[in-house]
Amino acid sequence: MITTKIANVIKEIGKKLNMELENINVIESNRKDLCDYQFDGTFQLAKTLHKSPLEIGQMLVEEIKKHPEYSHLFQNVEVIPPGFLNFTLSSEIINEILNEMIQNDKFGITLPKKQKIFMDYGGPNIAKPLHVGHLRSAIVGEAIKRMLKYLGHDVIADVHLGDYGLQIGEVIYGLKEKNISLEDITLQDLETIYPWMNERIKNDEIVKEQCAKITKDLQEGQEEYHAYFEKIKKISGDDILRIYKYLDVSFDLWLGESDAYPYIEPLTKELENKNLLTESEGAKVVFIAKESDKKEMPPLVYQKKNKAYLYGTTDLATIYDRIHKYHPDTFIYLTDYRQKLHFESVFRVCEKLGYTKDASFEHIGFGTVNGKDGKPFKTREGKSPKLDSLFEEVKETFKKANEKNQDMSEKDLDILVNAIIKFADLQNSPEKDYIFDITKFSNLTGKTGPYILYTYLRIESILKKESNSLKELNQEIYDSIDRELRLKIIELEKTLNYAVKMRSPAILANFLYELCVNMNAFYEKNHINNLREIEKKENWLLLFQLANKIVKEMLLLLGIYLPERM
RNA sequence: GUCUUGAUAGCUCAGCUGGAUAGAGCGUUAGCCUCCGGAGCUAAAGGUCAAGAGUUCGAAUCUCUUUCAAGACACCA
Repeated sequence: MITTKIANVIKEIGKKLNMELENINVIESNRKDLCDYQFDGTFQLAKTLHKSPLEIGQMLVEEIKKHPEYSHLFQNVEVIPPGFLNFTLSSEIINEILNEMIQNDKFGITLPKKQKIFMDYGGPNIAKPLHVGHLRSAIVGEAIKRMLKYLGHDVIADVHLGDYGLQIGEVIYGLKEKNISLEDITLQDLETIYPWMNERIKNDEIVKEQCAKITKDLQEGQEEYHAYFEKIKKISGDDILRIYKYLDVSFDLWLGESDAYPYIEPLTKELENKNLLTESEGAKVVFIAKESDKKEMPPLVYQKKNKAYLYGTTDLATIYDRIHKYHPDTFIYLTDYRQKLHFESVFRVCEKLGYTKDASFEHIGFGTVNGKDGKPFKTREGKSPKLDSLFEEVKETFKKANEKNQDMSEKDLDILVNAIIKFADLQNSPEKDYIFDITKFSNLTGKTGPYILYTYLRIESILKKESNSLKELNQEIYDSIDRELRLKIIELEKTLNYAVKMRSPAILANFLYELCVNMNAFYEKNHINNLREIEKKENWLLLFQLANKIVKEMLLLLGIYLPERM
């Protein structure tokens, strides 16, 4: 990376001048009119060296200019009061980096040490159909998975269906009360029964107890309930699968809470052997409070008074299974942030079990998708928009936006719908709530999916008109827009690494948008196809080939594909 | 009550591992089609970064206090 290269030069100089430079942080300039990269360490050094930052900067610059690599790396290095060190890159080094990106797989990005990562996202509840609230976990999770895989990690994704908790007991109770026989259950029934039952058990303790009993009996293998459970899982699962397929969200494991059941027994033994299970108020719990805690930390309830198990139990049993079967280095969970405390509890039990010695556990909590009033959609009121209608509406909006869109193939339209929804979603920080507004997804201009796709297609159409045999860029940069584009491209590695580190596809999405802005500005000002200067033309074509390849591969990481035409 | 998040342009949001002049999109205003696809491009207007204090050479970013909002707090998930 170029920042590392600059940092290394500074480090060498620092040693030579006996300056104590630790953690040299070279950053992208925030004054692009002055330089490309900057180093602000002179301010920290001022104290220990008893010199002004400006003086220190001058000393550094003087030595940097003597460095054997100087003219190779830089066009200019200067210090500007009160002591900023400003670096302007040479065309030579910029093109050297670009050539490496052109010639190497994955743009020559240095891959990190390979990790085995277990990802748990999606997490749909089989008692109810998917709605807009489920969009984020699927989209963000899928993008994180793809980014991790791109960097060479071994990722195992599990959908982890919510399929064995009280909600199933509720639905079975409701189905039986309404005399809906096993064969006749429809998706429609599930859609209405869950919200209805949920509302009932709030006010009716007796019904709630009966639902809990059904849940417990189901967990213990009662045959009739199990048949219901299988049927519900099939109906709901098919629908979930259909939606995920549309969004191109996929999982290596299609398991759920119920699949963790066989591991509860060995896990219980392990907990008992380590003296971690305690009887409390009739339930079996694991105490997890620490002396250092500032807040109250309730114990994790492992088994209810009525002997039924809870989601903490199944989560732990799932971890037990994964640890023994796959030995992952990292566990990543994506859920609603309201489950933060739950996962903290689960991870604390893991710590007590000694699991955290070999694996790290991360919980990424994302915000709620709210209605226009800023309040979460309530599933039990059945009011949250269904994903199907969202897809349909976005598609209609897009078709209406332009006459030629009506001739687009169904496949391309679906690609567009995906691009619009995903890009709109990925722009927001995952951990914040956001207001769901269909008009947000109707916007097709500006910072949107279609803008990115449009840019790509326009560049493609320029590239298609020419044949280019050039394999390597020369050392020239032809104008300022050209230079900006090249500088943006070389930021890819840093950006992707940062996005993965922060588990934030939004960072990548934003980079992609900025790259497209640069590309747009470029082809608006510089025409390529009718260019007479052959060398310039070939270099620009090669540059655009690289840029478009980046757009294509990075879009893929976000789960966005490219249409034939639009 | 305790704890956790959050508050940035009219709207929706970036920026938060401290740096120079606060960034987009939408909306508003003014330009740009003899030339590779105008879902585009070039500009302008729009900000006491909730308020106050502190740390620092330097704070939207770190710390504390206050206000407002959302959320969690053992047998739901």
